[in-house]
Amino acid sequence: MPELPEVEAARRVTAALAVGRRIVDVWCAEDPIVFEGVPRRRIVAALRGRRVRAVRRHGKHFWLELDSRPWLLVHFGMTGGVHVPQRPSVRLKSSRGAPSGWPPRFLKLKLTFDDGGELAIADGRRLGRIRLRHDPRQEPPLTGLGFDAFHELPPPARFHALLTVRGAPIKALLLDQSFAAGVGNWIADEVLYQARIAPNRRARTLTHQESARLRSRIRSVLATAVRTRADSDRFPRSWLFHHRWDHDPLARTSSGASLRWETIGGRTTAWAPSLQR
DNA sequence: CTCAGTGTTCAGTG
DNA sequence: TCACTGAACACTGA
Repeated sequence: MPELPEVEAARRVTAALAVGRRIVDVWCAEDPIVFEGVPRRRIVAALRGRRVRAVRRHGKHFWLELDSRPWLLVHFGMTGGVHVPQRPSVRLKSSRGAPSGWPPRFLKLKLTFDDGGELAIADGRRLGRIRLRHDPRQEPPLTGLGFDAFHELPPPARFHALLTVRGAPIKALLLDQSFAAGVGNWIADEVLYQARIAPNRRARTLTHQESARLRSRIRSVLATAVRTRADSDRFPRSWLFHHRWDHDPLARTSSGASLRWETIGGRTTAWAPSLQR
């Protein structure tokens, strides 16, 4: 379930395992979609023998800073994730119930480090991308991204100004990665629910009060989701999150509001019309 | 068998 | 040209 919190959790797992270590072995799938046509030998050549200096994230992308370039840039798409042997780590909601074996199903890349540690990246539906970049922050696709929704949330006045020059429904704007990088479908719904703003409101109609509320909810939802390592069982029971998945027409939020599902911004949107204006 | 899906891209529209 | 919309992408699993 790779929105910003899941990618941050993956970043931390990767960093704990890899930073300071040397990559001694690489297994790479032959997959022209996920690797965008880059032959496996070039991936292997870029990684084998390198030492990992750091693991960084912006929005839903993360990358390994190596002791020589190019570096490894990863995006999980809808179903990608990192896996480590044995202990369950960052897992996808779509893999609920399925035992995560080792090596994981749909394996795309596996790194072995000089201390014996192993890290796998898998992606069942192949909408993820694994790329080599000389300087990720200075090249596409990162150059097309807006502020990181967790680390770079603009101050209230600036946030309001950014919102109110846009005519799209606020839900669609929140999903736009060139506006705020890292917000995905459930987080957009969650922050709008908590801020009591209807998802179909045009961004430019938001008042200062509403944009301030929205901003603070983006901050708090992301902080909580990151703190729990994106473990949704530990999200507060008051969150819309726990009610949005089964499209039960009788579903009620913790405050008793009934829910509605409709397509806004091209995605299924769950919201509470009686609470969100 | 059908269809939704936590994401991004791109063609088409106004 | 710009902002925005919706289909397409690829595949699994319900």
